[in-house]
Amino acid sequence: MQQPGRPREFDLDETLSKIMQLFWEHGYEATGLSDIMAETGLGKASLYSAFGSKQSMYLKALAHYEKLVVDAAVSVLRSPDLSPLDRIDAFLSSPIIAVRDHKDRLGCFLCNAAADRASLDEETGVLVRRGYEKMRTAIAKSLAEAFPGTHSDIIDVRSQLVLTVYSGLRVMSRTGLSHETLALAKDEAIRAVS
Amino acid sequence: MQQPGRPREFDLDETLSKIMQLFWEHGYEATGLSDIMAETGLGKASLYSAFGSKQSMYLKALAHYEKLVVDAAVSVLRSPDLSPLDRIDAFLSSPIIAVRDHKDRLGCFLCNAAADRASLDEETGVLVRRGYEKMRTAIAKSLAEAFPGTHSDIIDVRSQLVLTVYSGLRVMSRTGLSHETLALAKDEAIRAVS
DNA sequence: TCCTTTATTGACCGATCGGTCCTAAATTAG
DNA sequence: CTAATTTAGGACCGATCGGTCAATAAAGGA
Repeated sequence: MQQPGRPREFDLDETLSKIMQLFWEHGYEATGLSDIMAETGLGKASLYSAFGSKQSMYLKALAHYEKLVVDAAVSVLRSPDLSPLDRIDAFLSSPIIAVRDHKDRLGCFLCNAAADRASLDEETGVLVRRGYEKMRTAIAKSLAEAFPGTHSDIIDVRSQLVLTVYSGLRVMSRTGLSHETLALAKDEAIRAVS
Repeated sequence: MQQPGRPREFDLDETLSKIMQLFWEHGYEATGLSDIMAETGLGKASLYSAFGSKQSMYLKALAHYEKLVVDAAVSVLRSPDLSPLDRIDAFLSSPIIAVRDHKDRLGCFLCNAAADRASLDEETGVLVRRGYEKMRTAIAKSLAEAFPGTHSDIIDVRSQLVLTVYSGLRVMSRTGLSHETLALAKDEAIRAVS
């Protein structure tokens, strides 16, 4: 079942991934349409007809991040093969492994967006908060499973702490801290909630 | 003893504070010369003759932040009136108090710079790392005093964790989290290093 | 007083910004 | 086939960007 008219010659999701990468690495203002055109190989009008505006590209890229990265983190936190605490360890380790293996110091797109856009654009703020809340809920479930019987208020506070440490690790990774140092801080954090 | 020539009609430090505020709140790219002119009330050429370039204004603003905010945080961590742990509590509380009292959700300029510029500009990275290291060293001293006899490796790791939590709290404050939630996470972090 | 030095002002610069529009090409429905 | 619809490519738009320059003003030293 195809619409009438000339078919689109590029893949929307693939293109969105490239746009996401650019905004993630360089932020909103520092990423120009020219960069997006160069990276995707598409013309300006194609991008605008597909995504609407730069602002809309950014929001769609952020939503794409939520689907790809946040949901992946959440599924790590639900991995049935690991103990609850190991799941949290794996969750906190992912940004560190990214640094170690790929010299990937992008940080967290949500954190970057919070620093970059959340004070200027309310829609961005909504997406950022939703992404964070997704992760926090998943952390809380793991903690509740790890320490059955613990009061849910305590679980909420500890999950917030884990999320805060996650954000902090992501930020620190952008400053050039070594993955060994990050890993030590992470281990200490795990010990803290145990 | 004054230089020959027409005297400058504005105060350099005062102006730098205003510039710092703008970059801190909106980031590098989103802050235009026009914003800076409007905020300071100065002409473009005056700004350029005083600071050199936008890039240089940003770096000087970051250095100014280090002098004003980082050094203030460090002196809180050395306050003789508080116990070592209370000093760390006060250090972690300052961004939360800012949220509570002034609805100040600027976050940490160093964190923002890391998310914003550190991957693009090496000089920014150097300043960011120096600022963080200043704070970490001060944290480590308080911890060493709070827990005498503890191996210095442990102190280093814990101070890194405290710094990571600080960064995380600053980021979370920009997402709009309530100061109560932030304070609970902070208390839990304090408990963690105790 | 006049010369030198520096600061201020506002006009001005080319480049780039995000965004639009028009034409040609590619597809489906009839 | 034609008509309708949608995309692709690129010229084009006004606005704004960071940055410079020349003219003027204000100070000190001689």
